[in-house]
Amino acid sequence: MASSRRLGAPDAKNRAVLLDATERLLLEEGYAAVSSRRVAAAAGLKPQLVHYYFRSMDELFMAVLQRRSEEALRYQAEALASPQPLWALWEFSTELEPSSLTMELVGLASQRKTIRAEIARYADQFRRDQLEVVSDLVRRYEVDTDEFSAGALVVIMTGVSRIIMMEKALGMSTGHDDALALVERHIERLEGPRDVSLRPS
Amino acid sequence: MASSRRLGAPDAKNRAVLLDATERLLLEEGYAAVSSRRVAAAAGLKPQLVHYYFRSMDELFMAVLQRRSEEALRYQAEALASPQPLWALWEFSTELEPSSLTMELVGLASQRKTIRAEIARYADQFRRDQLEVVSDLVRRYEVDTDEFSAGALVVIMTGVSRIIMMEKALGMSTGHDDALALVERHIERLEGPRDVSLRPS
DNA sequence: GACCGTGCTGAGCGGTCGCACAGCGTCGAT
DNA sequence: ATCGACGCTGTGCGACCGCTCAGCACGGTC
Repeated sequence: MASSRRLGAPDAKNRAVLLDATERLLLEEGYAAVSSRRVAAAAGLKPQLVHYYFRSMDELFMAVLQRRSEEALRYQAEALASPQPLWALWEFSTELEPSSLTMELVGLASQRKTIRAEIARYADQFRRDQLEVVSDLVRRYEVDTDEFSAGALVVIMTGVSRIIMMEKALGMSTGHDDALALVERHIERLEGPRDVSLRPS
Repeated sequence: MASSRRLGAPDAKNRAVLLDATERLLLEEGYAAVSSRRVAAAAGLKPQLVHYYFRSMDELFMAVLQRRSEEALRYQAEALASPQPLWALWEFSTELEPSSLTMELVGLASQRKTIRAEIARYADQFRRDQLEVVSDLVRRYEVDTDEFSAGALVVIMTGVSRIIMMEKALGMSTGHDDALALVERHIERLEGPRDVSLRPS
């Protein structure tokens, strides 16, 4: 029995404004600071509007998650289509803002199971897309896949960058430059030096 | 001016019971599910007791953080004193429960700055202790430190395991075995095969 | 001019939260 | 016998939470 409450249109302007405000709040104050009243305040709108456009807070979070994930999937696909996919993937995964937002949503996931399921779905999609390209790549680069399998490469590349982001958020930095350099040396060995002229907008 | 409210003794039995209950709640339901009333319920005690032993929720979380961190620091020191410090550190950092608790506290840190500062302090201490031992170790093992610096080793070893924990918590597993095997191959190259008889209790 | 879809809002309900405070009973020291 | 320290609790305040509902304003259609 879905509630029959009247909801706002998906393409209404203020719906997007609310989504933007939610993202800002997530980034600046963390997910526990996100309430309907706070989102509305950050958007300069009345609190009831949140419930007018979203049946529940869960639905609001899901909308943020979906909007951002779909965009990031397209962005990652572009990166993977580059002539230097490993470098592009590396730069993609070391971007600060998207990965901070991801971390907040992962935090949310620990309490809201609908969100957890959706995050897992997207995370798997990201990894599948990465693996598809990198599997071909290790063959093309004639990598010793007993030593560096596509799976290991992908997990370690994206993992190291994410961990370093998290530590930086706490104010840590020891060992980061060394770890980044190590990964980059390996990428360079496989793919040659990064051609900066290839960097996407 | 600190409030002059009368507080319970630090060694009172029920204070520890409350700390235990808080840890359980953090692990099982995530930090946003931890409130004074819930902690008390989980401990089988009255809610006011929480405020009797802890001036604020922040102080409660700090107490949990400190108790666990001090214990983990001692545990890590033991690991680092092993004849196979890399293996021991690796096993230490792949333990599920402590690192889940850590993740919850890190989540908390994004909102409570006193907690963030304290977490950062402990995290730095962990890393310093690791670096001290591993710096000597790479010299002893005659590692090419241009390729594998102590800092990079430590960041990547502890980072990869933590990332894999987080992904597992979401239900992901692709690439994990490969990544773990890659790290373990490198450890084995440096330190020989893990001597299981050395494993601590 | 009637009707309807749509954006929006004032008012409010039932709930949980952190935290405070005054005071109870018990027990060991004086 | 008195007293203070200590463990504990009944009561309650003010804030914020998610969410609902009835209804207003307005523009387009018939």
